[in-house]
Amino acid sequence: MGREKERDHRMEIDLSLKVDIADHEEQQAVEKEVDRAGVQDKGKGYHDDEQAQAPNDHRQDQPGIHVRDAEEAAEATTGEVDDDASVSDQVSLQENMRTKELSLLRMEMNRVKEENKVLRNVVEQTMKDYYDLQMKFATVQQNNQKKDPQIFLSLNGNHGIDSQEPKTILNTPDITKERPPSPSHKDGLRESELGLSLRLHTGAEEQRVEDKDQENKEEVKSFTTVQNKLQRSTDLTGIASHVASPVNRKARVSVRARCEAATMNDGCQWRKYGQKIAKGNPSCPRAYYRCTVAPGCPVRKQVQRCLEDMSILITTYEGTHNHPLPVGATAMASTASAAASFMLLDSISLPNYGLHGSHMIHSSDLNPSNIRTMNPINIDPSKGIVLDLTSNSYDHHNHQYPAPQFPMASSSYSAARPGFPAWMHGKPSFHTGNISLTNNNNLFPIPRSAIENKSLAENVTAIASDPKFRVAVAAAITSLINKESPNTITHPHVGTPFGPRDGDQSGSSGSSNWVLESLSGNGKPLGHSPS
DNA sequence: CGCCTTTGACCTGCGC
DNA sequence: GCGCAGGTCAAAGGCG
Repeated sequence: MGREKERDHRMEIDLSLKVDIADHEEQQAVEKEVDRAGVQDKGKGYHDDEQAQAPNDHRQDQPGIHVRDAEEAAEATTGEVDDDASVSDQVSLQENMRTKELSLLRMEMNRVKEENKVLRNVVEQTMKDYYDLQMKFATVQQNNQKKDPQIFLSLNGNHGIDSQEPKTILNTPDITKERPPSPSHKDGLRESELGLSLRLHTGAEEQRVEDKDQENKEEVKSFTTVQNKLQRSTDLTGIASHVASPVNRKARVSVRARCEAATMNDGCQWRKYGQKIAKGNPSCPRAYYRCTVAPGCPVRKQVQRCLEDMSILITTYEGTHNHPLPVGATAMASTASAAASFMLLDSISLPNYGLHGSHMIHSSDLNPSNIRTMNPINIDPSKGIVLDLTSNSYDHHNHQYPAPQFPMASSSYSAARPGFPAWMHGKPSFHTGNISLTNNNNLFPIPRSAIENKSLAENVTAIASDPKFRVAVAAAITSLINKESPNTITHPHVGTPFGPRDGDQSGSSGSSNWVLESLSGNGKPLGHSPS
């Protein structure tokens, strides 16, 4: 009897590998046969019900058992039958086996059904999460744009969410009017923003499951509140103000470039308005520049040499351009926009919506399965994520830099190589170093050995292959497209710190503090000084 | 002459 | 509240 049970188990396992869900006709035929054979098996103690009650215990996937099972069945058959076994015994044994096979088939069917149900739930949950992300992204965009009613209206039109709710659009100017210009009215501002976020959310609710909306509202509320804490105050004069609003100033993207020149050419025109000797780096004063492409552009940038490596120029951009940018700056803006979105999306995906002034990114985070697992604890607004496009490839032994990397180029050069940021354009034989994400100069490397000597296109492809980065880029592109929509109300360009257009608003999220790090060419004059 | 850089003073936020 | 550091302003001077 013990031998028979063992055999049953093996048969069960074997049969589980043969399940074919799709064949309903066969299933029906099987069920008929099972019913018929069940009567015959009663006398031998093989009850289908018993089999059906404990299918999971033996349903381990064990490939190869099929062969053993067949052999054992044959062995059993020959053993039992032997020379003087009757043909009828063989037939009954075969029928018995067949019966079990069929019953197991049915059990496996049920199991697969349950699995399908579970998978369906997972997919539904994923879709809900996706919608949550979209809504939060839109909320952040609104938070960044609402300082200018026109921008807000434009956003509504673009996203087609609130456009279904004329009341929301009409109410927007009132909200901004009610907003006290003084930074001291933080609470009022926060309430207004909260209201906006809720309305936005309501617009999206129509496409979503009702029972999840309350929960999502709470999430957006908390997220918006956190955002507002960062933004603190909003300049109602918006873009027209010469002084960058706190909102804009919170949007920071830095570029680390190996550069001999005073500044790197990013395609914009800058005017130096101040210089300060930074604490802890007296030998490298920090220079302050203001964008002069258009009067009143709030974008500022800080330029400072890296303390550890004086050849590295750290350029930190703050604010959003209110004007179209030259080609080179446009390309760079796209990259920065994608980077900002990259982080923003991730930050939104976090359960507690922590502020992400900086972000630890671990190598495991590139795994799509870890898309929601980035550590929100490592928050330091003074530091930032570094999108490192090179390795720290300075050869300390030879005191030199390896192959050409990213010579800074003029706008005209970048125009000759469309599709690449100006600061990535260089000599015809340009190479790249590593491409990696770093936090506060702590490289999160795509191993240099894996990338070295590869072309820029390959490295870009490597980055682009990351699902999260792709999502971010998609968001940025979508945002850009939306802004270019004919329905868009013309308004000053507001976007990423590099935003040629108002592209991706996430760059001004207030929580973004990116450092886009690249290493420029070795020793080649890098662009122009602010002129 | 206009635009730019330089540079000291002033403002502001933050930590103690 | 005070001091420090970062950030900004604006006058002065330089340069094309």
